[in-house]
Amino acid sequence: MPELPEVETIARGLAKRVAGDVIESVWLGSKPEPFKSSPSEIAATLQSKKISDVRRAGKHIVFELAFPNGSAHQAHQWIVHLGMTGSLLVCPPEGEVTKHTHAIVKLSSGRELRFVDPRRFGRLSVIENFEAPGAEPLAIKFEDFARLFYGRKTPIKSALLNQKLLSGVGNIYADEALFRAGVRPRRRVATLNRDELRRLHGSLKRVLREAIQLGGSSVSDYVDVNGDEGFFQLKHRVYGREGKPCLVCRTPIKRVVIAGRSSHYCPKCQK
DNA sequence: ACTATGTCCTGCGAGC
DNA sequence: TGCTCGCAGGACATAG
Repeated sequence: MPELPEVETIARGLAKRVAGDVIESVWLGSKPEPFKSSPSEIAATLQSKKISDVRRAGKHIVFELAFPNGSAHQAHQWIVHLGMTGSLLVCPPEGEVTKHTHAIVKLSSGRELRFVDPRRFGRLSVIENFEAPGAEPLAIKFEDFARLFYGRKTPIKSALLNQKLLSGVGNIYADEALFRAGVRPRRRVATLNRDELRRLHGSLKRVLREAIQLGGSSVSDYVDVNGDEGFFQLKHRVYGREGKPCLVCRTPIKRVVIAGRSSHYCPKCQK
């Protein structure tokens, strides 16, 4: 499931491969539409625009669009959210169009950008000035991080997943950051002391940076723009390891459900 | 203003 | 072997 490191990997791959390219035509398929903006608005906005840059904002991929005639002002952004199983692939046009392909963007270089999403939780939209709702986890300073959680009663796991607080953290990296910080996922936010918050702030950044370096975690269907898998799943210490021995103390890893999400932790290492 | 829970969607794997 | 069933979860709606 694409979270911040996977989306970052995809955005970097796209920036490398399609930045500077011009959109020649747009095909949008599917009956119940996985689109936040109307298909006609998306197609009209993308048509004949140059992709000047591709970047990540939270879990969103942001395509910066420009007028190919060199007009200085920005001409909207194309926003792609991959949901759980969405992928953006750069394909040669003769490549077979697989099941669950919901959008095909033809580029003037001859390549195609395809949005494929079996579970259809992904969303496409166009907007003028996109801003992710929450703070950027890799940039946030400790004092701002601590302030996000001030006075909240919800479990820390839920707070980490709340995109209005932090933009980009999902189930895997929330569990991994909490393990590295030695904090149990069920702990109520307001009960975390300053030292615990400091450890969490640091471990979250470290785990996200390390995952980006390894190209993200390939569990479920995640692949990058070239169809390659990431390697951070090999570094998971708790996620998906229920019943297996903790890599630090050998205690079996526990799994509980918090906010409808499976949450993994070591009952000895995490307090 | 928060917090908690249900819903969407499809593929896959466990279990019989 | 072949079937059914339940689970996976990001974001949003709705209820409390």
